[in-house]
Parts: sequence; C-alpha cells; structure tokens
Amino acid sequence: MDFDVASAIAASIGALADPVRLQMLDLIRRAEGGAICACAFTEPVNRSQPTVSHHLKVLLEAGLVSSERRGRWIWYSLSERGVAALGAVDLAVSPAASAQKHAGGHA
Amino acid sequence: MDFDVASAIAASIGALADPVRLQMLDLIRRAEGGAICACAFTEPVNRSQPTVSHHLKVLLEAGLVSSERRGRWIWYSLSERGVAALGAVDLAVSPAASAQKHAGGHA
DNA sequence: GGGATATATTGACATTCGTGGATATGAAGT
DNA sequence: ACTTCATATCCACGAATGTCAATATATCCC
Repeated sequence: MDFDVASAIAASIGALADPVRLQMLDLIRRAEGGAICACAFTEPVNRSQPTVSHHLKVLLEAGLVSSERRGRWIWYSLSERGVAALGAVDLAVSPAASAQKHAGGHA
Repeated sequence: MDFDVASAIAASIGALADPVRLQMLDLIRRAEGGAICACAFTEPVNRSQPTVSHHLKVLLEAGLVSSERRGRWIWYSLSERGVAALGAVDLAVSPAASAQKHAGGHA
C-alpha cells in the first residue's frame, strides 16, 4: 500500500474522526424519512451555525451525506457511502456486539 | 448519541485516520506469521525511528496492535480489534468491492 | 424591490497533530 | 562493567483542525 493510497483512505476516515460529525451522522440516521434539515443540528450538537455548516461541508466532500434544497431549507441524508461508513464504524468500535446481531444495546 | 460516546468513538477512529499508520497496519497484516519487527517500518513508510515509535504507541493505545519482546527486538501484530478495524476500513472505503467478495483487486 | 430567514464564507484564534534531532532507557553480548 | 544495538521519550517546530463572530449569499414572501 503506497502513501497516496493510504492518504486517500486516511482522508475518508478522517471525516469520521470527529465527535461532532459522528453526532450529526447519527442524527441523520435516526431522522424520520432518513433526512434532516441543516437547521436541526446546532441545538443537539451544541455548536454555532458556522461550525455546523463547516462540518456539513466536510461530510459532503467526503461523500458521506447528500443534500437537497427544499424551499428555504437544505435537507441532508446519508449517502450509500455514509450508510456503509456508519455500519463499518459499528463493526470497528464493538466487533463482539456486532457479531452477535440483534443483541440490543443501542447507544 | 451524546458527546462523550461520540468522542470515544472518534478517538478510536482517529487512530486509523493517518496514512503512515494505515501503511504500518497494512505491513503488519501482510507480514509472514502476522508479526513484524518494529525496525522494519522506517524504510517502507519513509519516516524516522522516533516517528515510527510514536505511531506504534498510538496504535497500541488504540488497541489496534499488540507487542511482544523477542530478544532485542519488539514484534508487533494485529489485535482482534485491529483485524476488525482493517476489515471495517475495507468495507467503508469500497462498499461495492467488498459486497462482491473474492473479486480480486487488492491494493 | 425590500425585509426576513436559512445557509455559506471569511478571518482569526487556540489546540491538536505529525515530524525529526537529541537524548534516555533497556536488553544482549563480551 | 562496558559497549552495542533497538526502542522510547523529550523537545521544538510547522501544519492542519475545530471553533465562532462577522459578513456574505441565497431564497422566500409581501
């Protein structure tokens, strides 16, 4: 594995390596209809609007989420990669818990 | 998902979000016997000995690798979590390629 | 067009992180 | 004990990152 390949992978992973972005992805995943308005992040993650906007941009550029304009608001949903990434996170974080599926204990 | 949980997960993921550490993990994975001497990293990843030592410490503290002393040398191998993490990385990076298993194309 | 609201961008700042030179620690051999 | 070799720690530096106030852009409604 050469450095360029490793760098590309590291960049993808880096988008997930932030607590606020993980919270935001989780909010999207749990949202009804699988989509959530950009304005709905600031309060639960306790960050300013510019900070939320910044993180959304990172997630977008990483291909983890997609956005859609609905009137004045912009709605975000998980992309295919985003779903795969969150699933992979669950696997990596608690291999045992994921191995015995449907064992309850959602965080 | 509260901030503390997200922070813990982000910290785990962060250990993987570095090109040099990914290269090192890949070197361990490919090593004969699944273990590799610490001295065998500096040349392939093109980093100084202190830098390699630093990254090994990060990987150790993240629980991704384990170390064993053999005479003057220290050998590193993937932990159970390390194997799971690398597998998860493959999944997250190329979901399609991983979905159709045994399709060749190793990086 | 003008006001109101939602989101993005800019700029500045503090913190974290990757890096390597110098040095310390530790084990093996003589 | 002393030397040699492998690894770890210390220290300083530059780059990247998360954060927010201020501001800009964009859309909707009247």
